[in-house]
Amino acid sequence: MRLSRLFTKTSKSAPADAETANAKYLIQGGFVHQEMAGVYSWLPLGLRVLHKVENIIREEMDKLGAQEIRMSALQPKESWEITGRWNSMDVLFKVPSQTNKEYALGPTHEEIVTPLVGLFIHSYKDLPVAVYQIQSKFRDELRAKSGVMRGREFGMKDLYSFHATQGDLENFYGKVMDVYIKLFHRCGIDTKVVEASGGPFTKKLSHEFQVVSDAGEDVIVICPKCEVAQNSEMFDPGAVKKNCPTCGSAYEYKKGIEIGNIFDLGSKFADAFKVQLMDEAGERQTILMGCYGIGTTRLVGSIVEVSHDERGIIWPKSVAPYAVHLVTLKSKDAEIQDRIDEESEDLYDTLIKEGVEVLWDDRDASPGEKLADADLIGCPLRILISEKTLKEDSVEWKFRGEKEMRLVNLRDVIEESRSI
RNA sequence: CGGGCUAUGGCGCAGUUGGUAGCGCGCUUCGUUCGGGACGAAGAGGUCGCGAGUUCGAGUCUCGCUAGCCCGACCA
Repeated sequence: MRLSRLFTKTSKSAPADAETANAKYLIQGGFVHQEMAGVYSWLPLGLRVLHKVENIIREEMDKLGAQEIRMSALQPKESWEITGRWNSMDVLFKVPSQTNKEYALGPTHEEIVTPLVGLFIHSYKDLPVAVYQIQSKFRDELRAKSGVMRGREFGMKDLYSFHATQGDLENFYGKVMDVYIKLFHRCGIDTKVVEASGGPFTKKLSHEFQVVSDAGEDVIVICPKCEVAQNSEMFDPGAVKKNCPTCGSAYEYKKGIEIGNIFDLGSKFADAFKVQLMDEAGERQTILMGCYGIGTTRLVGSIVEVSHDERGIIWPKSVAPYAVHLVTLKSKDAEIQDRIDEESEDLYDTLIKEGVEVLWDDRDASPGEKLADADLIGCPLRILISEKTLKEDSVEWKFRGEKEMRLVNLRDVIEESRSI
């Protein structure tokens, strides 16, 4: 992509009311645009990042054997009445229609997925089944905040699993836990697995995946030795423990961003929708369900929170909008300028042919502006061509997360780029 | 939903005791620049969030509303 053609622009000043790093840099860099409190449009650079995150999740879900579907965002009121959540879920957006009907705007999809899967599942032989989707969810939060972290419309992956036995469910639940840790790691994020209360939702198993960050809303309790963590909401305020019961170490209290949450739903939803199956003995059996969510847009925000400096974002390679930010600096010497143009264009074309994702700053802008934008946008590798570097028949090679730069000979650039 | 702050050009801001709106960035044109957000010159761009009220006169004062941000509560 040529930066001169990218319709979004970076901004020299961040929005005054952006306090969190994710809001500041995502907006300043032109990754997202805020439409309303808690509602964002995703622009070309931001959407590329979001797609990469989604594709990592997709790969891991597929490896788990889950099947991707896409469910409706508009949902029938009747289904929400069946589970009793039409009135009990306060964040539910209720959408009126011209015909005096009302719809729910999906904050989650149990009400859709349960009867949907039930339509096709009749025998224990059909199980287990796992389906997932990645799409927008809507929650009428009383207070949207912290940029992309808590929105009223946001991206989410949700996975639902269906099992004939508790043992099978727990086995799958454990697998998802491992996959989640791996998947977040692939996105450049370390998570703490935290035991959580399922709230009014379920009294059974529930775990959260927390990113330790001051931008977080939750307080998690971590034992530094055994790596055991709990959400502080689990603690009865009158009975806060100071030390880990297992090893005696003093607990650490840290703020965390919840980017994933998994639940053992039991038979709650299957019962509500009367989804049953025939077991080996020819008896009707209840189906057990698990659900496993990841906030995709929040995950992008979390990456920014844990990976930035005072100049901008430092994207992990796996989710960066482009792998390479190619910067061309001008020369006052016309002859040298011709060579700079030629080598830049050539390098840009060749890198693309090699399958390298390149953002080329071909603008007629000052060096300062170009370098500042490269830092703000935060692609992992900056390749710079200028009069100086061409004197050495080289380009400057600098990784966003590192201070040092080095020269790479023009004829070695392609070879070197294979290793990024 | 309670409390607080804010609302002036695309963005960031100033605007005094009320007198009819200005700066920086960005944008357009021309010229000079070119390794950490260059400079000069000439331009374009604003019903001052919305609605009432007070006043000869309101960006400025009063009331109402709306929106955004922050704290809290809430967060299947």
